[in-house]
Parts: sequence; C-alpha cells; structure tokens
Amino acid sequence: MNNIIKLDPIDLSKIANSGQCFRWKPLGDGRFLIPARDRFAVFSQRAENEVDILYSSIDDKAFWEDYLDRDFDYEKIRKSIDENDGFLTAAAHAGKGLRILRQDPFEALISFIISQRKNIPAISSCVEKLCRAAGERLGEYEGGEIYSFPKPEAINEDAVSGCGLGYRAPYVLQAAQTFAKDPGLSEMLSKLEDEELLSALQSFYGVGIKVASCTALFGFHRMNVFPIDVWMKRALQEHYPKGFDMGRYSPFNGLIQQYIFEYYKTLT
DNA sequence: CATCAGGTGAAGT
DNA sequence: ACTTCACCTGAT
Repeated sequence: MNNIIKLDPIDLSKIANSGQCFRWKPLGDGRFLIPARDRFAVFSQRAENEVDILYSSIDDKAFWEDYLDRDFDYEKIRKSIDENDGFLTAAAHAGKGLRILRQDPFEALISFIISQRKNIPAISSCVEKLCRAAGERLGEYEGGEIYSFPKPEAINEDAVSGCGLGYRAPYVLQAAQTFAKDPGLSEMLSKLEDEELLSALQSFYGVGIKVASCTALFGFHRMNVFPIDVWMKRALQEHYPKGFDMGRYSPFNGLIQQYIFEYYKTLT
C-alpha cells in the first residue's frame, strides 16, 4: 500500500506518448521505466487514478509525487472547458490522465534543442546516447543499464560526438557551457516572468520560439505557455481558423495546448 | 534508395 | 516584417 500514488487522474501511457519526455521506456504490462534527475523508478498503472511504484532506486515517494505534479487540479481545468467547443471538449476527454511533469529545466532545454527536425524515435535515441556518453550510471533493471541525464559540465565535444546530433551539436555544447559556467542559472531563470523567460531562452544559440516554449512549459512548468509546432499549426488552422482565444483558458493555455496537440495527432 | 521529420539562423526580398 | 533556404542524421 505504501508504494501507491493516487492522483486524479493519471494515465502513464498518455504521459509517455505526449512528447514532453523522451526517456520513459515501456516495459510491457503497463509498466514504465522512468529516469528523473538523479534516480529512476518503475511504475505500473493500477487504475485510472492510481499508479504503483514497483521499484525506485532511491526510496522517496514524495519525490515522485512532486514529479507527477500532484498538486495541480487537472479535473478542474478539464471541467472548465467550454461545452460549445466540441473539438476541445473531445480533446480534453481524450487527454484525461495527461499530466505536465516537473522535469529538470536543463534536461528539457537540451532535449528540445535536439528535437528540432527529428521524429520522436530519433530524439529518444539521441538523448539516450547522450546520457550513456556523459551521464552517471544509476543502476540497472531487467538487464538494462540506466544513466542520468548529464550535468552541464559533463557535456563536452567528446561526449557529444557520436550522439548523432548533426548541426545541433554546437547548440547543445554552447547551452551546456553556459549552464556549466553559471550554476545558479536554472534558479535565476525560474524566477522570471513567462515572457522574460521565453526571451532569455531564445538568447541561446539554436533556440527559437518553439524550443523556448517547450522548455518553459515542460522544464519550468509554465502552464500558460502555448508551444506552436507544425502539428499545432495544422490543428489551429483546421479547428480554429479565426484564431484560438488565449484569454479563455489563461493561465492554463499550455495544458489546453497539450490536449489539442495529443488529440489532433490521434485523428491523423 | 529517396524522402522527410514536433526548427533555426542567415540571407534574401 | 515577411519569405526562403541550408543545415546533420536517423527513421520509414
């Protein structure tokens, strides 16, 4: 009983496929291997509002509750959706159990820099290679070794070569060097207002509005930031040709974006 | 084997 | 300000 986390609601498989994280590994039987910061865990889905920690490399349930964003009331947002907006109502229904994880900001930044012009399998493969090249070994599970996401100072040319980053390699190196030089940078960024944070992130070489937005939403948990990629562009054009009203769901536009994004992908 | 993928910065209008 | 283009590599 001690290892059960109740959240209303949570769906591991939807989170795994949501494109906010690239290192969750399905193990079958509804189980997922989940690395986060300096540790990893194996979770399984028990019910629509219950997950079970089957294994945790560090015994710390509170850490995982925080990581899974325990304190945010997702039902409240879903219930506030305009009933006359059939598309969004359907999208939010389909997205039941989706949660915005509390991931490490640096990992999010580097991962989304890598993501540009890549599909999800390619992104996962690059990130995994980077972790193996420069991360710390955290342990093993069912024969597979698990590594942490590298600290900024561990990312150098040597580590990056061989990760298949292509033209993104200098972007990753430069961001890592900036973080390595200034250990308080994440904390400083986390204190900025949304717009300032987006500008600060875009000042990194190779980071434009899309990568900055994803980093703000998924790395800094800025629930009002609304990333627009090619998929979202298509979804908005198709379903909101007159424009999407960002005022209606502020300050939770980012979550609304996730519902639309996920749902639209399943339709195509 | 060819095409394309969850973008960006630089160069061109 | 807006449009076009090259960019590296792996997946399909």
